[in-house]
Amino acid sequence: MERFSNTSSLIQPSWFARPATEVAPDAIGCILVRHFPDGQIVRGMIVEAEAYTPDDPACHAYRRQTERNAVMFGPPGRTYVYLIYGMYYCLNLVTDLDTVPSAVLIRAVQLETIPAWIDLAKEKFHQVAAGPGKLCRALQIDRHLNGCLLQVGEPLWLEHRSPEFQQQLDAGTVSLTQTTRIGLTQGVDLPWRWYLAGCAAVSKR
DNA sequence: TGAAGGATTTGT
DNA sequence: CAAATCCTTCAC
Repeated sequence: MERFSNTSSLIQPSWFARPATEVAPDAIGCILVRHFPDGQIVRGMIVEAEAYTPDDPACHAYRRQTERNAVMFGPPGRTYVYLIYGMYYCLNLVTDLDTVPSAVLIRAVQLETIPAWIDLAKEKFHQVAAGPGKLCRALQIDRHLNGCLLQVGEPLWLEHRSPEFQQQLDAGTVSLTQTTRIGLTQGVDLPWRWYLAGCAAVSKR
């Protein structure tokens, strides 16, 4: 375990036990860690996220519990991964208390290193994980990772913002922008999307 | 059991 | 702006 992450930087399940609208902005700047079976690790900073809550018509759990959204109804600190448009996966972090179905959609990350399977000739490096479908493709996240515990040694976990990033936020050197969410047909006016202002790795549209 | 449509991305 | 592509949900 020690070789993956020091204990102070790992984000614990209790950190997710808040409304998604609180977790989403706090997730910006945190590090998403992808851990592969062969031991390889790919890290990226979260630069864009959206919140989905129980009384939100755009939330997959808005109507009722189903086989697909079941993990959202469980305890916080797990992944919710689903297939969209038959060809892309989206990664969510399950938030809020047990039985309160809500999640944070990770829309973009800025990779620290580019995995070997990415063809950089086809795309600028900062765009590789700019978009919810693209980041899952880049980090090889699919339905097998649905319901995973976000814990060291598992396929995915999160680490807190670096002290340097937090200082930049506090000093106003960097800032977050809050806007409406993207690609929805319901709940279009809720301003529950946050991203790192001026970041080239944020998704388009 | 079938049809409609989606928290996307890409190319025309 | 439409295609790609398939799973989930809801209606019958």
